[in-house]
Amino acid sequence: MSSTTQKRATRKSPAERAAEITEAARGIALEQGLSAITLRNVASRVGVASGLVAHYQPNVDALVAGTFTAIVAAETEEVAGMLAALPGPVERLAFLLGTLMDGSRLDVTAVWVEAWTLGRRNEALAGCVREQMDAWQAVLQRVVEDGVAGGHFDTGDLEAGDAASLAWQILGMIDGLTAQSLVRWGGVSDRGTHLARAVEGMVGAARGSLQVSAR
Amino acid sequence: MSSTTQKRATRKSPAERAAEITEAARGIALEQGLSAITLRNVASRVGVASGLVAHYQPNVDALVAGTFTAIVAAETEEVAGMLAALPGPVERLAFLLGTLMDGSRLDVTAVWVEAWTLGRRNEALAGCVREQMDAWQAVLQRVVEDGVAGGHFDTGDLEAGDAASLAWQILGMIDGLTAQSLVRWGGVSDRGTHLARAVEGMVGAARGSLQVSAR
DNA sequence: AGCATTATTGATCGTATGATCAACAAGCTT
DNA sequence: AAGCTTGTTGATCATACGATCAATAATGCT
Repeated sequence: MSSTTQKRATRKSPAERAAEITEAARGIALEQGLSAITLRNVASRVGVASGLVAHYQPNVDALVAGTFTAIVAAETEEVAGMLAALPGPVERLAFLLGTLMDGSRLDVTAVWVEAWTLGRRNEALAGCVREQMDAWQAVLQRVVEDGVAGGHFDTGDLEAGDAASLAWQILGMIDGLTAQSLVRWGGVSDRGTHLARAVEGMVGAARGSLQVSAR
Repeated sequence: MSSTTQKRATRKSPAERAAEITEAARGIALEQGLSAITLRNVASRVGVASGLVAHYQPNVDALVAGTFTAIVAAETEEVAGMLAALPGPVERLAFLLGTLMDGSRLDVTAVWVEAWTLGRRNEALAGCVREQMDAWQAVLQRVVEDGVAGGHFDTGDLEAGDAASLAWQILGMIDGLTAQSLVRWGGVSDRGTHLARAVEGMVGAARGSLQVSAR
């Protein structure tokens, strides 16, 4: 009938088509969640038959796992890049807390939380989740170690190697608070203030040093 | 054939049957997750036709929401009860941190995390989640307020009413750390130690006062 | 004992999912 | 231009889900 009705999708190179598919899956995950990634859903977003999506992916579980990694790894790298531009560990930690808590990445947070649950029934995804958690932890650990080495942080009587443990702890706190904001918006004033104070206590930084400056 | 083959389930009173169904749903949620609650799954666990489950519940979403509330409310009440038996706010806060982090309630934690995601597509569940979060927060807020009033905690320059905010914050931290332990077991040593130190920093308690004593 | 009530069944409908594969056609090579 | 490679289709299968409801049988009441 109308010219807009396209019977058959234009033939594209495998690389290009594969990119379209992973990009569509990414969009769906961010907008509707990882569990909304289905063969038909992705296919219709690309404008293609469902069979084609299956053709480019071994199975749906793999597509979900890959999409999770793509989304989360991009965020980690982006933040890590911004950290590198900052002068010292104190600024980096303060920036980290401020950025992750500002609510501008709720969609990514939702993906994280859903992945925790889905990993129970998707082994490939579970592995990716652990990988990405490790990546985040590594970034944080580096900052903590630098701070201790430079004398900005004081972990007191804690042994060496506790930087790893501390990094996990801080990461968990951030995760919990961002996940909370997924469900509960109001109620908490001064999110950043409290978290900063808590972390200051943990790493032995000067009170107020991790405070996010109002910009 | 065999005497074990029961054609028809023994007829029971509505109250009794309803209890069986909610109990079955509870077991499924704890063992396999909230999303494993289906009419057929619950029915087979009770040993009954799927239609009967539907007969006792308006719809599956409601059963899921109700099951979430039952599981989580029971935990809150149990912990609140134990808190009441403790002498003061410092002991209560220390106990709270210690108990929630000891890994003995991972199944309940999994239910929490899944509910955060499922609430996106189940409005009734979303409401229950908010309710139960409020209940937890109220318990924590009470402890914090008592501690401030008794001079055990010192929130410094923070205004009154920040006890609410502090309670939310501590709750979020606990949630995140327990959720983390759902996926990642190793890696963190001294979970309790770090958390205790963080919270001590937040509420202005004496260092070590919230430390969980090795029992 | 007979009857009315109601707990219980299980088949059925509509929908959605992942996976598979023979058939088709677009584009490249010869 | 002919032929071959391969990207693409869409129908199909097996499975699972929530929901519905007429039929059935057990219980309690008269």
